[in-house]
Amino acid sequence: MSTRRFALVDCNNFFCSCERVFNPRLLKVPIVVLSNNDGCIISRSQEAKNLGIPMGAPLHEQQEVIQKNRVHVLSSNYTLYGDMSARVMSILREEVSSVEVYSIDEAFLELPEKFDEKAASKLRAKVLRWTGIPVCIGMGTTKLLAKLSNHYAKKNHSYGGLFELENHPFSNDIMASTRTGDLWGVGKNLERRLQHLGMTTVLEFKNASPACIRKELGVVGERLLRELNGISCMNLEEIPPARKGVMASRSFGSSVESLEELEEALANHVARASERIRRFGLLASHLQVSLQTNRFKKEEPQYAPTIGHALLTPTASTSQLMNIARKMLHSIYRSGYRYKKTGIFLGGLVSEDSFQPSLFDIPVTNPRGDIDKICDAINKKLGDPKNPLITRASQGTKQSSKGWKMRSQRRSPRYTTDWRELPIARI
DNA sequence: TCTGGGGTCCTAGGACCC
DNA sequence: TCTGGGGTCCTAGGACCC
Repeated sequence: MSTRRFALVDCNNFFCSCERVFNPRLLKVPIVVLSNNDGCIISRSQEAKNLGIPMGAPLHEQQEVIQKNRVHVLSSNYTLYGDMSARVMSILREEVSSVEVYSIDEAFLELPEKFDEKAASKLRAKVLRWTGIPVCIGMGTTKLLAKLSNHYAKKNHSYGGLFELENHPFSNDIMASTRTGDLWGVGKNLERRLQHLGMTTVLEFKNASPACIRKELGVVGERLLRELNGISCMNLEEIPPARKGVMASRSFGSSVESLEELEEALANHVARASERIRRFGLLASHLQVSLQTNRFKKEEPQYAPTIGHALLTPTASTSQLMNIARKMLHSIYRSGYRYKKTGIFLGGLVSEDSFQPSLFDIPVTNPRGDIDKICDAINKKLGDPKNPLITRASQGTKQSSKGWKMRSQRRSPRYTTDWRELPIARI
């Protein structure tokens, strides 16, 4: 049997690259893209990285370097990024039959035998030419090694965006100069525990005894070790496994104290979450409502309750879920706190075609279910995902909203998904 | 003033059963 | 005085990811 080979294709600075495709003024200058609520920096162009702006940093901590270097700051535009991602993925599928979409900007491929460096280089060029998005490709006999190779392809520009660690004559030297924390699946905690065992570099970890790692770090550690040694333990997941739960939450633009405003914000989250499960043909059998004060404001009293509720009969009805969620919110709400966030989690998801009805259910068709489906269809056709045309009164109106709506002050147009925001070419 | 959101997997521990 | 052991299922919380 021939050895399997994987590739990890990763879009470079994905959100920034998407912005640049439609706005050439952003080329060759430092740019950053912000998280929801314009809070943290979640994507940086190479020029911004070179300025030392760290990933995940709060925007307000970087104001000085941003102003001094005239860094362009953009709010996130997930509608655009989602569409660009779909374009990249469809090109990958044209070239390779086994594709696992791992995240919005990454995909694992299982490579055919004849797929060499030349083929990888061609693939890169095609994605760039057809979408405007630059990608790096890492290859290896396991997913972990492909991911690690990708890490080097991104860091070392002389590799030309391609790398295969196992083929490299100095692979041991390279691994000896890489911290274990750079490995996929090794976070702060595992890195510290490895350090306690006397291993700081990837090479030291690679040469560790499987029995020792199993004992000290459990199955998670052993799997990493084996993958690092070329024993494939992770398969390609071409068909995404069924979703376990759906969450919808947002920080508020500013603090909120009144129950009415919290209700309005939560109603919007319930609307989004229930629309999502309907889209997947799922019903929820339990839900969780959470509330949170601003954990960064140590001087303010903190309160962060979560409450769960099981449903006798699973549902995806927006109004039904809104009603229950509102009662749950009432039961955990306490006045006198300044709240920063509320959210809903829909769990115990089952398919609408095959769920276990309650013993005590009266089998009636739910007329509201039809209303939801009609609203979904209208919103899909005429609204945009962030701003649906039809909403419930409990979700408030543009005028009624006060503090809870999130900030998004520097969003670029939805170039590819909204007729009204198409780019305009002038001759 | 300002500090994201949405997931998965694993483990430990309690409840419960025989 | 003496008070089992092994299994499953569920949940909460931690760790990690992008």
